Amino acid sequence: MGRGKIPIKRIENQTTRQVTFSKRRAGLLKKTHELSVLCDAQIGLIIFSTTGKMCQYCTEGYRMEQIIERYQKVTGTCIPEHDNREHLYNELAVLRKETRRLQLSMRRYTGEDMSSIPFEELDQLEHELERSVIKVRERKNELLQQQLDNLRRKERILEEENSNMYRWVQEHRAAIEYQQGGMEAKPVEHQQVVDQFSFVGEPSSVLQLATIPQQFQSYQLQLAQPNLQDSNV
Amino acid sequence: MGRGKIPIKRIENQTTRQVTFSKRRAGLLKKTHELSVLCDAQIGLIIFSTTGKMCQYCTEGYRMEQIIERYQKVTGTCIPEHDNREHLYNELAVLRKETRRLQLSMRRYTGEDMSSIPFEELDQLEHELERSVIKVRERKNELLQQQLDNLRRKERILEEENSNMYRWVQEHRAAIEYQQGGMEAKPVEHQQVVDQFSFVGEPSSVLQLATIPQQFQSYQLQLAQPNLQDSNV
DNA sequence: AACTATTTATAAGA
DNA sequence: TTCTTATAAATAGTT
Repeated sequence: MGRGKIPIKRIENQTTRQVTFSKRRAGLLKKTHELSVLCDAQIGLIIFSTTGKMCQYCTEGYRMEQIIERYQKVTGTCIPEHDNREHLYNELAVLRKETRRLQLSMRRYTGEDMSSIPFEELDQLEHELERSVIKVRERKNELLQQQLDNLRRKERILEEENSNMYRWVQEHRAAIEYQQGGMEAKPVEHQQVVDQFSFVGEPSSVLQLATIPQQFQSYQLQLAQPNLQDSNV
Repeated sequence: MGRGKIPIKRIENQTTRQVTFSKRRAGLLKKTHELSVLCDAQIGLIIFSTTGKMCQYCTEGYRMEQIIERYQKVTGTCIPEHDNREHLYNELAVLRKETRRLQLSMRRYTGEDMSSIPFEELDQLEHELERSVIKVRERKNELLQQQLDNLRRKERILEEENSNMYRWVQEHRAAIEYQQGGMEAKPVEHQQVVDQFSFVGEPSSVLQLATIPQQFQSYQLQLAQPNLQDSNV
């Protein structure tokens, strides 16, 4: 439209290009506005000229941000929502504060840098730590007690098994002696039976431990069963 | 342009409106594209129809996000910069993790919920807490020692003052007796001088405390000077 | 910027 | 929706 038809490709003459830009930009804005009004459409238009100048159209009653937001919601790309960002910053600040607080608490508890803590607080801290130590000790004792109970149970069971086997061996002595040929005739001793049935390994050491009094504090006891909580003997 | 002129206001007939929308939308897109190409402009166009359907134009070689980003950079509103956001989220995640870790550590140190801690760790924890208690006690003793030193210094100073005053009173006995008329003639005793010059209040109680042995553990001592660190006598 | 010959867009009708 | 077409609008080149 005009004195002649022009191909739709970049206009090389800079002056012509700039003039055309002005004219067509006005036309585009007008047409955009008309479409928006006539057809009740929500339109956002952003134009950057080659020189970097920006101009925009936005359907009346709306702001470009809203349209961009809606666009991003529809296309699913990076919802920038100003509120969201603010919320993020808030959360960051809160977390930073909390982390700082916890770090200080931990430093107190591990006894680092007490130069700024007044005496009363040190005193309180000492009590807190003592209470914690007591709690930890109680829990340790609880676990030890559980372990002892388990071991006692194991002991009883093994002793019973031993007795049974001893009786059985006594009863079948003749047959065994016959099978093994040169074996001695005197009665088989209790511990020997256990050895014979290869009960020496872990179970026997467990039996040893199980007889140790409750006050026993060696943590070796722990090695067999790291956390007795879950183990059922 | 068309068979007749229409006023630029919302088309009430829905069918007509939709038809016009389709036609004009196509026209707008075409004109937008032409402007973009002819004049080398960077253009973003977003259209939402009344029915909610979206359509867009974006200068070839660019993505709508870039244009929106440029728009927001120019207008100064909420720079969404994808990288920045990602960085924020990262920081949040790291902080959350750190906070969680610290919370758990604190819980351990305060002896809460030890049901999931295996025996070995409890044992280690006990030692850690004991070490902490020792550190705190050391610091307390340090403060107490400082306090004692200060009090001893104060004591020396006060005793010296007392002696001086005592000497002075002895020297000026005659004049004082003359001034006070019916006062007794016998030499004034040390403590009485102190009383007379009203040195009874805090200083004397300080003196009392200052003579208490180092092993003294009562925190009453503390009440006079909560944090000796900063106090210079 | 204004003018204007032409091209283009599109309203109404089919 | 799409096609047609009369007519309004846009605009290229000129002043």
